[in-house]
Amino acid sequence: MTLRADALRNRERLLDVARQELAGGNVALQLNDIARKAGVGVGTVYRHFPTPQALLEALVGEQLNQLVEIARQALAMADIQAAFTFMLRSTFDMLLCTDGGLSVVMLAIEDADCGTTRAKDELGVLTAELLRRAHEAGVVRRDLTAADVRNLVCGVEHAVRTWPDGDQNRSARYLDVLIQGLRQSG
Amino acid sequence: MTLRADALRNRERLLDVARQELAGGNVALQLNDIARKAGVGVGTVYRHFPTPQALLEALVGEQLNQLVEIARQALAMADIQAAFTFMLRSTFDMLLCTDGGLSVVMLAIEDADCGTTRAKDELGVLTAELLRRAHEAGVVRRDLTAADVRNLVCGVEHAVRTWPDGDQNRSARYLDVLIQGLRQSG
Amino acid sequence: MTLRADALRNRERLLDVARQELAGGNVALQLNDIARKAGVGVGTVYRHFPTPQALLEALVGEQLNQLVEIARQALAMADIQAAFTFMLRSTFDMLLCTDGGLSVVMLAIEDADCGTTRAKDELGVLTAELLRRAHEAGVVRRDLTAADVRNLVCGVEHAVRTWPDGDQNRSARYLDVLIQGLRQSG
Amino acid sequence: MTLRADALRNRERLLDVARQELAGGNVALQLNDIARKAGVGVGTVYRHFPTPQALLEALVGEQLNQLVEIARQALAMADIQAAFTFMLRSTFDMLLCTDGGLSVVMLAIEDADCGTTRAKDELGVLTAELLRRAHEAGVVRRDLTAADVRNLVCGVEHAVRTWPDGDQNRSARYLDVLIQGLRQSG
DNA sequence: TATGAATGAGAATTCATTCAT
DNA sequence: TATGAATGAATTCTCATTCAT
Repeated sequence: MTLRADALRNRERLLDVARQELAGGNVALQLNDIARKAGVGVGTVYRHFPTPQALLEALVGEQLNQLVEIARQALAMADIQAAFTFMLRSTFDMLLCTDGGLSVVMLAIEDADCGTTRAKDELGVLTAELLRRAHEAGVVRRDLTAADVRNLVCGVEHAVRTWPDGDQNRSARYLDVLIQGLRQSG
Repeated sequence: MTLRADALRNRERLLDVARQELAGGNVALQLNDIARKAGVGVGTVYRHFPTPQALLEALVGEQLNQLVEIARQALAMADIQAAFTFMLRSTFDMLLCTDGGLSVVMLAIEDADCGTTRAKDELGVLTAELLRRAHEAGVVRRDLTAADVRNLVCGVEHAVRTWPDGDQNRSARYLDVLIQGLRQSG
Repeated sequence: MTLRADALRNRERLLDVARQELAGGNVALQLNDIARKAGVGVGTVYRHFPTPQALLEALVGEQLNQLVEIARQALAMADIQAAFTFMLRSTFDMLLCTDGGLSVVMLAIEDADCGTTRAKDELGVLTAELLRRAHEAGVVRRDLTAADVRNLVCGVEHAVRTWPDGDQNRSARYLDVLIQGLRQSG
Repeated sequence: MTLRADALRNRERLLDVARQELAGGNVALQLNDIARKAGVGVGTVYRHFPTPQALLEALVGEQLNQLVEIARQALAMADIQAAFTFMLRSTFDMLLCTDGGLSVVMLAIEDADCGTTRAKDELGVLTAELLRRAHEAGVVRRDLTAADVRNLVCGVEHAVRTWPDGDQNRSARYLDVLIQGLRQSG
């Protein structure tokens, strides 16, 4: 079902404001606050997003779906090493560009929207398959599951985000550390 | 200044309760809540710990000081590789056994207690020196600062803590990944 | 003015849902809620029934008119004792079968629809006449007005409704108590 | 445990305001509203009375206990007819002087305070005993339980309260109707 | 005429902090 | 020094009503 023009406009505005909040370092989105900043009534926010979690998921749903797509592309690549790295880097970039929002959603036990659950599940399955091939090819440590990889990449993103400084290459270096750490040794 | 016997007893009880809160996954300590659970008045809590941050620092101050001591020991070790790993592992263990409390303190920009600031500064200096030697010896990536190492170990601890499962070896594996990732490649 | 077929259908559906609400013990009808449950837009509800009171009156208007008719029949009866009891019992049954809705309307100071006011007025006049004859015949206490009788029967119905249990004869017993209580003593 | 002087003062003021609300016909007490009218912070209200129901029970607890005491006195009376009437009249007066508050508490399925439950239970037991004797003596209809009597007296009080007019004898007349109605006929 | 999105007042509730006792 | 009552700002959430489509 398509939204009414003004409803859509409001929805977009709310997402914009929420994104700014996230960018400002505020992961705990407050619906009232967002309503005020977006210049709409509180009720409007609650109609669109019943809970902060729902808003967060709407905010990063796009990125989550892109990750699923990226996982599919990775699985289609011939070079499994390159594929795995591609997947990792893409995930890392997504996590960073959503200012921690995607990280919260990916690590949440419960989801507000079942579409989110579906995407997360699919991402998990695809990643597991990618990991299986990587294990077979001997390019990634065998003692790690798909969940481990997800946790670690979120952890490293956390490391980048908690200490914001001007160093532009820092995130790249941190990702490098992770990539090297995941490699099958010996 | 020494505390009166009952004041000391209260202080200890408060710290106990706060520790339990942390262990229960609640990093955002609520002073009122803690007062109630400790069976003391709110005023008493505020007298001892003016802010949640102060309580947190009191809670992990001991561990922070131990880390400083450990850093000193590490600097006294002949094998720099072993020393660095020893430092890293100790930090990681401390972070885990304080249920994220130490992590919050180590990453905080502002400290409540100047003793905390002093300890953190000293830890920074000692770690930097350790890192300098590690760089010289070529056992740790050259593009990382002491702050980077601290962030990364906190990030990996974050990865362990956000997805609690029964796997007992998980934290060991994650630390392994970090250690391998920090190694000077080539 | 006759309603369009679909408008009529909507109206009926709304009344049905409202009746279910009442039956469920919810006398405070919420127009939004009813719209949702009826599967129509809120605006539609407001068009048909500007206020909850209007909806309530529409819901029990039929019963109210029946009571007027019953009062007329009672006045046509020869045996005034039987007539009064007939009237009382009919009222009581109507109150019960509308789950308190009719009671609210009968006791309301202000009416939403002037048809309701007219019916209530007429009912009052007819009851007063019935009561006058009953007083003359010495079968009902002389110190009671038509309003008193109405209040008391509503009160007894309230007694039945507030404590719902399985006892099927309870309402009959309560009505008996009322009838006996209204009788001219001595 | 005794309350602090100011706490007690606040508590009394809150009860006063709540009583005025009831007297004004507002049985649905709103804690925020009461706080404002009493000139205290909202938190103070919530500390004293966690829910509107708790406030209501505090408001009429005294009367409820008096009813228990009255029931005991009634049981000590020799003339069971007089005793029953005394009990009924006392209950009715209490219901009226609490402006419907006591009625709500007496008919509530769930209580906020277990003291209320205890008092209600005891009142039920004592009334049942009183009723048993009245049945034996043949002065009250045999087909009524203690719960029935309570419901009916609440119902009649409802009849008095829903249609407030200047007639001072009305409540006395309504009570008379009830008393006569409850009498064992034949 | 029907729809349902938007509104926003306001009710309910929490909680960090202060301060009287 | 300890207590815990009081505060009231802030937040969450609901819902009756209006109005754009």
